[in-house]
Amino acid sequence: MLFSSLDPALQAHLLRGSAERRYEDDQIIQQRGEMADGFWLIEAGEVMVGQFLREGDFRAVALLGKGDSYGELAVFSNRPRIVDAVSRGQSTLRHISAHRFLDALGNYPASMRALLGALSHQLQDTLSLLAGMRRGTNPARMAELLVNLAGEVRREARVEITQQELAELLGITRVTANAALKILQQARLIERGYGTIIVRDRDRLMKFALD
Amino acid sequence: MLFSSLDPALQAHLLRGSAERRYEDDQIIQQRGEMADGFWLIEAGEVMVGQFLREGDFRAVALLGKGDSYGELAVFSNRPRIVDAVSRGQSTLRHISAHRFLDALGNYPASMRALLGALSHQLQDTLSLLAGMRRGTNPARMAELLVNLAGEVRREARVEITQQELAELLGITRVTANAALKILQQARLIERGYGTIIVRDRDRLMKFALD
DNA sequence: GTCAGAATGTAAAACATTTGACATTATTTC
DNA sequence: GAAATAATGTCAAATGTTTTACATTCTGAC
Repeated sequence: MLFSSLDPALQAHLLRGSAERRYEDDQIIQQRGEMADGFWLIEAGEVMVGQFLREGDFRAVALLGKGDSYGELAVFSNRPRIVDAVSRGQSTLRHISAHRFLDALGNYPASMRALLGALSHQLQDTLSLLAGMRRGTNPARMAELLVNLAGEVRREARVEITQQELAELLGITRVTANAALKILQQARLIERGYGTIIVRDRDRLMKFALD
Repeated sequence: MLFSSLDPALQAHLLRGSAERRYEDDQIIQQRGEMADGFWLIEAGEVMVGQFLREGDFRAVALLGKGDSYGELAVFSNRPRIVDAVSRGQSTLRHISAHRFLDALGNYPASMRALLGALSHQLQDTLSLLAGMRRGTNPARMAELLVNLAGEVRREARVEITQQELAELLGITRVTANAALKILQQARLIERGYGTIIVRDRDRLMKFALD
C-alpha cells in the first residue's frame, strides 16, 4: 500500500489534516471519470474497488480493508479516476487532499523514493496478475484468490465473502464460482458456508493454485 | 513509457553512459527471477514481454517497439524481474545501469515527480486492462487489442503480427483468434493477410471494442 | 521456378462456461 | 417465531472455447 510506505512523520502530518467520512453499505465513495482531489485511507470497514459495467454488473478489482489506502494513482497521474469504489458494509475513511499531500511530499524526498518503489512493486504485482490470472483452470484461480484473501494466517482462516463477490473478483458467474468452490471443498482445502469460506489448508491451497 | 517522461538532459546523460546490445530473433533478453541491474531502451526492432509457462507456451503481456523502455520496475522495487523478454526479429537495445540511473535521478527532483506520474498512469492503464480485458466477447477484445497495436494512425494501418502472437496476447488459442478476426473482417473492420492485419476502419473498430 | 517452412483457414469432437430457472438453507427483521 | 430476504446448491440447454487434425496459401532460400 502506498500510504504505509510514507515516512511516519509524513503520515501523521497528513492524518492530522484529514477529514473523516462515514459510508453506509453499498454507498458509492468515488466514481469513474471524476477528477481526483485526494485519496482515501480506510480506518474501519471494507471497500470494494472495481468498475460498474453497462448492464449494472460490477467487475471487482480488489477488496480493501483497514489500513489500506487507495485513490493515490489519480492524484499522481492527474487523470480521472478509472475505478468505482463502493463501501462494503459500513466503513470509515479518511480523505487526504491532493493539494496538501503533494505539497508535503516535497519536504520528504526519501518518501518520494519509497513511493516510486511501492508503485513499481504494485505495478509488478498487477502485471503478474494480468499474465497469470487469465491462465489456469477456474478452481486454480479461485484457490489463488482465496489464498490472498485469507492473508497470512497459518492455520484455519475464515473469509467473510459471498460467492457472488468471489465470482465478481474472478470475472466468472456465480454458478461457475460455486462449482470451483465445490471442487476445492471435495479436496478438503476449504469449506463453504453461508457468506463465508473457511480455508482449511492454506499451504495445500497455495500449491493447488499453481495448477 | 517511463524513460521518455524524464528530463531531456537526464535522458541524454543516461544514454551517454549506456551500452548498446544487439539481439537476434527469439533471443532471450531477460528472464523472470533475475535481479535487476538496470533497464532497457529499445533503439530498433521489437521486444515481446511476457512469461514462459511450464509447458513452453508464452503468455505475452506487451509488444514494445522503438523508443519504448522497460525493466525499470524491478530497478525501483528492488525485486526480481517478473517477466521474460524476448527479441522479436533483430533488435538493438541500450542498457542503462541501475546504479547510474538512481544516482543521477537524485539530481532531478522534477523527473522524480514525473516518474511518479508516469508510473501511476501506467498502473491505472493496467488496472483498467485487468478490469476490462476479461469482459467482453473475444472479437471485442481482439478489436481493442488491434486498436492499440495500430496506434494513432488515422486511416489504414498495417500491423505486422501473426495470429499466433495475437492469440498469445489475448490468452486464447490461434483457432479462437482466427475466428475473432474472421468476424472483424466480415464486418469490414480489418483484413487478414499473411503475417499482417490491415486495420481498415480504426474508429468503427474502437466502437466495436466497446462491446 | 521449386521446395521447405511458416502461417492461415476451417471443421468436428470434447470440454467449459453462461444463462435461466428453481429448490433449499441460513439470516435478519418485525 | 413467522415472514421476508439473502445466499447457496444444482440442473439442463445454449453457447463459446479448446483440441486435434488437415488442407491451403504465402514467403524466402536455393
